[in-house]
Amino acid sequence: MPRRVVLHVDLDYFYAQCEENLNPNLRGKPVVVCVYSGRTDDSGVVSTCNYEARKYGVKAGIPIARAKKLLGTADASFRPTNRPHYAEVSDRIMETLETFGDTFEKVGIDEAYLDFTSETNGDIYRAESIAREIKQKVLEQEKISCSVGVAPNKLLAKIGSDLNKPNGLTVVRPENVRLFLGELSVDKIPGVGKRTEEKLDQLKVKTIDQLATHDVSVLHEIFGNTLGTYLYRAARGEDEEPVERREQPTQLSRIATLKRNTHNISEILPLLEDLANSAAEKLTEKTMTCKTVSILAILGDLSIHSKSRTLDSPTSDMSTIAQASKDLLEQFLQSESTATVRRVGVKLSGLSGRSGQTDISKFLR
DNA sequence: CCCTCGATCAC
DNA sequence: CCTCATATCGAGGG
Repeated sequence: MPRRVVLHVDLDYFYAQCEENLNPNLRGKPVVVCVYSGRTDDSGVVSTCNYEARKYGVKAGIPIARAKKLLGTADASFRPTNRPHYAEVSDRIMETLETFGDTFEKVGIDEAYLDFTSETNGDIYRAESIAREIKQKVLEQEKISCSVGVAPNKLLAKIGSDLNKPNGLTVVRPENVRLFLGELSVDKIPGVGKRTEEKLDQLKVKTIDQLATHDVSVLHEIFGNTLGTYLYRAARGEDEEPVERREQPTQLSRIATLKRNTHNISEILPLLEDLANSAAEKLTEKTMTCKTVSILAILGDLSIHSKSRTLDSPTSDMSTIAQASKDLLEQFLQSESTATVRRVGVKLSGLSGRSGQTDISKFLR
């Protein structure tokens, strides 16, 4: 049985790189791709930016207004997201990636795992040269650079691809795992975000080496069984998760920002209905049904609330979904009489394919 | 075992 | 000042 060889491919600053390709004279200057919320001219956040913009401290998630301040007088370009375009580019790249490796797993618009175990018979150096081939092919085909991690499992491949960005290639050999992980900060572990990092910090755990010294029962106590076990194993570079083709998503959601905060249902309803209709339309496109309808409300204080209802029978019917959304919003506003709503969303979950149409993949995309 | 809801992550 | 979308976990109730 050869040792597993897994690749993780991460497309570099993907949205901003797509924008550079659409408009080559943007290259060399800061490019900031923004999600505008429509409240005021500059309201919204940065989705992605290129590395020129990062030099100024701009990064994903910060308010657009702050990015503008950081960039000062620099000749920067602020562009709205053009998701459909990025999805097209992504689809073509994913098609190419899929031709390499035995198993392919797309994770979001700009990431994928590939299993190379049988291709390489467990030889990680062969995998490394295939990784170079992949990088070159994607660059030639779509003018998109990417960063790749090659490792004995998904966890290490993902940490690896993140380590030398952009245009990186990181190979983690099984005998080097300790050395590779040791000094890294715990937040390099996928799944360790702000909250988990804070808790670890309280335990005086900053590096993966330090995490590895804690016994699993302590981690269970603090993080619960699942996350505790995950952290314990991750600190040792252990991960058995298979590279598996992803099936259809099991939920689908739409969210938007209101022009102004309000508790008045008639001010929210038109937007909510649009969201419900758009979500239902997408559901129908995919020839799927949903079992549960939820609404999401983000209030003036940015607290997040949800209400959900499981339907008597799965549906894709637009008016059923819209009505359920409306009922849930009414319920919510009654339960929270002082709430002022900033953003609303609709989520459809418990998705499944309609009977008699098990294989719909060839009609999609 | 199912439902509802909040929390977390990461895009 | 603070977007959008997906997945997963755990608690609490039934």
